[in-house]
Amino acid sequence: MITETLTKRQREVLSFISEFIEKHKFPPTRSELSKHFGFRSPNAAESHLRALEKKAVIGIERGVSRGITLLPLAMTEVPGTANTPLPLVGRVAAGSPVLAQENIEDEYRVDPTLFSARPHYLLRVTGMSMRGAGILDGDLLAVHRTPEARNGQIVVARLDDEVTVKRFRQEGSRVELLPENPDFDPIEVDLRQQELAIEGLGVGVIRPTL
Amino acid sequence: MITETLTKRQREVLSFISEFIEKHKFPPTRSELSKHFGFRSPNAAESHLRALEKKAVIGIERGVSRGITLLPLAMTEVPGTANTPLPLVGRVAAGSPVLAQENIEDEYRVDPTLFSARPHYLLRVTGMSMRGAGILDGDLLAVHRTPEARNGQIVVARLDDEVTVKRFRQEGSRVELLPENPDFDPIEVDLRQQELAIEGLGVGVIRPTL
DNA sequence: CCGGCTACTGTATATATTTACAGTTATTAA
DNA sequence: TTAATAACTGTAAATATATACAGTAGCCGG
Repeated sequence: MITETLTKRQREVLSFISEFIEKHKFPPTRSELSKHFGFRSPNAAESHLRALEKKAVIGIERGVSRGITLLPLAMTEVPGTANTPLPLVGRVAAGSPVLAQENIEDEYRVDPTLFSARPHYLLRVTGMSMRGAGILDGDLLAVHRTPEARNGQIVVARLDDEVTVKRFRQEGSRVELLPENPDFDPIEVDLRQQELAIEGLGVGVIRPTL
Repeated sequence: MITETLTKRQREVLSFISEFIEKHKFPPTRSELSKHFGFRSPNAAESHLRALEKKAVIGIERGVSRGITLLPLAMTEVPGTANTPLPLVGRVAAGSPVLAQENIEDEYRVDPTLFSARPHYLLRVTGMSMRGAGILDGDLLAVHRTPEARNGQIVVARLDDEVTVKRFRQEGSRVELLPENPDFDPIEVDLRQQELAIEGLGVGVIRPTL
């Protein structure tokens, strides 16, 4: 078999190892495994480890205490270990999707649990129209990709091939995109006449320079 | 003394531990340390570990093999700690070092290349005194740990056991800590009369919620 | 029905690891 | 000068840990 699947129990063991490392910063011993699962024999843990080793999700260094290593394959089996980088979207070229390859400037690994909702990408903000919300020119807006927005949320909207960041307010078919800066005027959109696409919600800000 | 400095040798030991963990994914034993440094006695390693523990850069779990943990303070001492998470410092208890264990609320992995200088920790900002610089209440300030500041930089300063974030200006022995909000008054310090500690420089901002 | 796998119990042991105790030498701060 | 600290050597021992060997029981595909 090419894809060796883990049994339910093996996945439990793997999860425990992963969580143990997360918590203690070093891998568990056989007896710590046994204690957690209620094994009366350390050999129960040993054979589980051997099985996981054979299925290439962990590595075991022989004769070494706590010599357990999570191999890359383990990441696909136990959730929450994922750490995919966020693409940084710079100037969005007219007519291209925000996440089109040509708009991606860079990639950064940022802890997704940091923000109120999981961000899908970072958008470099240009202009000062959201200064009042503490979003300045050059800031990176963490964006959660969704087409739905509620009143008061900060959205990434696309209007006539232009991408802007504004506060969202809707009453029936009338949408207002509100800046947070008295020097700028609100944008009013009638959905019956003009097309408006919500690219996502702003869930956080990163300012790379002060 | 609040800032316990490491000796050259202790820094070497700490570096080795850090590199060992990076390479093996688990901490070294006393004899592995001894072998690397050429100690003929495991006790040489033991006493180094005790010293590092006393200086709060590592933790040692008693009676546990490989029970060494790198504490947040270690990151400021050993460079190139690429993928280590940044500690989040919340309310700083009076009289304790910013990076003391009791002040650490959480840890987040944030790409260090994102910011203008390498951040050592994140500090949760309270209050609106820096609103004009786009730093709002609840924001996380990415801080680069250094005691040196230049005019115009945003600093984390400690004054009378209080930690504040302000813009720095110095003329001789007279230091001004400037807020960026007309509702707040500048803080003036005469270095000959009052003690002022620069904990670090603000190198970026993360806003976890909008 | 057999062989191979999973999931254990139970015992035993070599060895890996921590850690205490007793010193030595050099450097630094009071 | 003295005391404290750093940086080790050397020995010993308790205990933490890995791991082999011998079983039991259930399940599955051929």
